[in-house]
Amino acid sequence: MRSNEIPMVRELDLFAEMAEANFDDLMQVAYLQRFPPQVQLIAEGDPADFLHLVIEGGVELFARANGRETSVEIVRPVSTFILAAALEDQPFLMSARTVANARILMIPSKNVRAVFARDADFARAVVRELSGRFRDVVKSLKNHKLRNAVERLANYLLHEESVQGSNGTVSLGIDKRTLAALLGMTPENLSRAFGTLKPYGVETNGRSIRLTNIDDLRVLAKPHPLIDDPAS
Amino acid sequence: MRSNEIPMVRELDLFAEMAEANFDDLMQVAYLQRFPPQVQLIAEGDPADFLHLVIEGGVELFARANGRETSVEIVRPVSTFILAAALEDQPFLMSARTVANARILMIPSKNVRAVFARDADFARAVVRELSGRFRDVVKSLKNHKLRNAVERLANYLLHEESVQGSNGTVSLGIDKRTLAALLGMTPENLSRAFGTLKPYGVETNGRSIRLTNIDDLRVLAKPHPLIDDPAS
DNA sequence: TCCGTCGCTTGAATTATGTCAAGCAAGGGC
DNA sequence: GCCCTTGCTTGACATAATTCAAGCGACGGA
Repeated sequence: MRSNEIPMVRELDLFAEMAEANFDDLMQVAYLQRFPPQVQLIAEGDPADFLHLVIEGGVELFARANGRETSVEIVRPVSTFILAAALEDQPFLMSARTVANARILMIPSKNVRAVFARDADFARAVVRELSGRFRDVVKSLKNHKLRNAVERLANYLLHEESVQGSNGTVSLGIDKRTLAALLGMTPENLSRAFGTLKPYGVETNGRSIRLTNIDDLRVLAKPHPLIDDPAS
Repeated sequence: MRSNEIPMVRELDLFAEMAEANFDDLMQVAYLQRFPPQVQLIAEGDPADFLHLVIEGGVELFARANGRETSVEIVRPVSTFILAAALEDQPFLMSARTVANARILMIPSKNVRAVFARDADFARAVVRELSGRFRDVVKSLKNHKLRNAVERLANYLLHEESVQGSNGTVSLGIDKRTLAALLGMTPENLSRAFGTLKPYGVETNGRSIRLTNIDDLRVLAKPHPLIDDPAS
């Protein structure tokens, strides 16, 4: 790992408060790997031997059943994934693949558990992280059960626009096929949903989107703090 | 709380390993309340001042948006709910109402957090519980994104049959309207889904269901360990 | 440059699901 | 016993979403 990247990891909520010695322990057994796009890192059902952190690029968490496939989440730098499985030494519920050139930091699960046991600050942070992730999934479930496809797309765009600097543009960091899976619909239906949103000022140009009428879009989307706000 | 019930709470995974003194502390500030059916205990958005435990009866966690309403989970004795919100002092993401005569134990969140800070065994158990809940919600999300309504119902019935003793019968502990919300469909659609499953040996009689052809039902449902197994 | 691939879009048809309205059976209150 | 409410079912229809097939445009390799 490059020397300027250790501080980035250290600044993560999960690691910021822990004792220096324990952090160093984790970093010493961790190793960093580089992957091209579309490489599958883990498969659902595999044992969770490592806690993963996305340092650069992005990772798609997805799952298969019945011959169907869906995306659950896109993990962006710098953050962790599959913390729950790693802590409990259980099989992954989701597969993971890179969505771009990516660098992934892997920390053996047993070391994470060991530090958890002896560092109360880290334990506190683990609970904070886990609770946050739990709440994220609950929000996603509500999103899917309470909204139709067009509403999910509209809210996704509003959310991204806000995260990406509120300048009226959104850059999808993923292809539309993946976005469709993330939003729980087919690629064809995503195309049509974009068409439906055109009168609400949604202009698409490949992976970059312009929102020229956010007020109207918001009226249609009806964003809800307990589904869309990252903080709550 | 009746004297024979404290041990039941003590035996919960969440409390089993902690120091006696800390458990006693929690029980002393806890209080037990009795509620009739269909009483709303908490509303989404409210601050999470108490950790709740279902001692008797059942609690439905549900959420509203856009004028729609959906169920997320039915919590049965003896287990906790809204642990994540209570630990992080955040607003509830879901509302809760009783589905039967119920007795609920409420422990002030700040006491839970205090004991978490000083009892490592309890902290460990909290993480185990949180991880388990996280995985449950991920499974539910996969269930909804990868299956259609009939498949969700079929898998629900198979799962309940197995939990309830594998004797070919299922007793829905909730009305069909609530079951429909839990499975993410309308009551009308649930009725039709039961109709669709009739050729697969699903006989309904009010709230009690008989499964007379579990093999065929399983072929249709295609249960998946990483969605349906409680253990994994 | 040409040609193929790939990602995306579009159209037409089908299926899944929701909505609205009516009906029916069981149970409680009177 | 009667009536009303409640929970559920059924039918007819409307909307949402998927599927299958074709087409389009950008890009890269030969």
